[in-house]
Amino acid sequence: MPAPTPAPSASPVRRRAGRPTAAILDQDGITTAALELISSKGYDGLTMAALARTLGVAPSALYNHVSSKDDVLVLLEDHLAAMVDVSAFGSEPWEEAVRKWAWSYRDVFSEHTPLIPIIAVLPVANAPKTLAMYEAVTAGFRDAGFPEEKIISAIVAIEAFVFGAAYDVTAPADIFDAGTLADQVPNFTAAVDRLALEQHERPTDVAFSLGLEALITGFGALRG
Amino acid sequence: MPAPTPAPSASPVRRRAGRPTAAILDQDGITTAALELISSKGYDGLTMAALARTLGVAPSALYNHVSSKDDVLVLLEDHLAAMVDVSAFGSEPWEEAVRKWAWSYRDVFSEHTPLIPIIAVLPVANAPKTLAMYEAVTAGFRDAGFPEEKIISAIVAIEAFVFGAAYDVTAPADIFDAGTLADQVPNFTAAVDRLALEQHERPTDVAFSLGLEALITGFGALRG
DNA sequence: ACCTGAACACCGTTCAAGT
DNA sequence: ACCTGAACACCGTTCAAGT
Repeated sequence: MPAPTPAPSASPVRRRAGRPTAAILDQDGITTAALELISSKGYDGLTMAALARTLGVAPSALYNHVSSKDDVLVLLEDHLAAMVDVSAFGSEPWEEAVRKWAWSYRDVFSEHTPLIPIIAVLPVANAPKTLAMYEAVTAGFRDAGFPEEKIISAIVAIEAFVFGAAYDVTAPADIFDAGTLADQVPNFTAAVDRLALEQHERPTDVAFSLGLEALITGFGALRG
Repeated sequence: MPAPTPAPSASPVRRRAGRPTAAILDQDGITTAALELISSKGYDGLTMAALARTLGVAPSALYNHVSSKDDVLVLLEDHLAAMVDVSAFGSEPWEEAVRKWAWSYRDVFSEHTPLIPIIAVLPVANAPKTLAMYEAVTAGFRDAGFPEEKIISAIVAIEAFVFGAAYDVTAPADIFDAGTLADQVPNFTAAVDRLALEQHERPTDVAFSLGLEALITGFGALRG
């Protein structure tokens, strides 16, 4: 497929072919373009070259605004963190607030699992919106009577569960089909069959709910 | 650094420079060579070219034994699954068996986090040793009186927590240092400070223990 | 059946040269 | 200050040719 024909007059100041969203060559514009690219071509399509093409510049131009592709991923992660719903902290009971936060967090990142290795080890100082999410959640835990020295540990544990569950959402439906090996693993096969039989919701949602409710109950007991 | 000088006579049948482990060009040999490479150079050093060099063959020769690099990662994952300790199921109380399994699982994969995106969505039919692990765990849950239709969901939930926690192990020590933004997130900063003050164990281990015990308690209540 | 060597279609990143 | 164009040092993978 040939490259799209350039706009009639390609001024060096204003670029792009005149489509809905305005794209400016700064960190916000790069983030917007990256999200656009991911939603149309997936993370495999997110290359520095494709990003530059979306923005109408040469690949090397990107390096005036980000220092690496990893830097782009950090911008994306922080953008997504701002979309996680923490609004129930302070307005609803702690249990319900944690529930909404965790489901929202999982749903946002299940569409962006390639960012999980990034966020899981990213210093919060590099991600202000992520930090703002932590602040809201921490305040919610404290106001609910949580002992201060356990708050971070509890958040880290819930986050670990959320990240793992985000991957699980993307698993194929037949992930537990043992195929020709089925008769060698009778207990497993029987349990998988029973799950399929008695389940109405998505298996990944049932597992997430089961684990999350256990964490909420267990952690809730720590409150003063 | 120059490439290592080739062995005196490079026969097409026997290769390698005469080091401890014997490397044969089949799936087991590829797995062994990959593990060797990872432990010396990390996952960045695990390239098809480096793997071939370790085995003394041309990169293209690898494709007679695996169909892709992802295939190599699957072999690695399955090899590691066999190292996870499930021996306590059947010999110790359910709680203790789950505890040992989960800690072992986390410890094994915390050194191999690049495999987590693979295992999380890998059909079990392609990973016999992973399947064997599931069989042992499922049998342990069933024998402990777990309702059969909830066993897979519980295992999936614990696994999600384990995978997320494996990433957390690799996080830098200063991940929660808000730096110049600290005064904008007072609750978070206070909680981080309190954690650092009152904590003796590794923070990642405290969080893992806290979450795991909540899951064990919560799931234990489901048993008949 | 399995290996080699060359080639292909990409990557992310750098940097001198321009404006 | 910021962009272009060319180049670099890689990737994983394919495939005709050999044995």
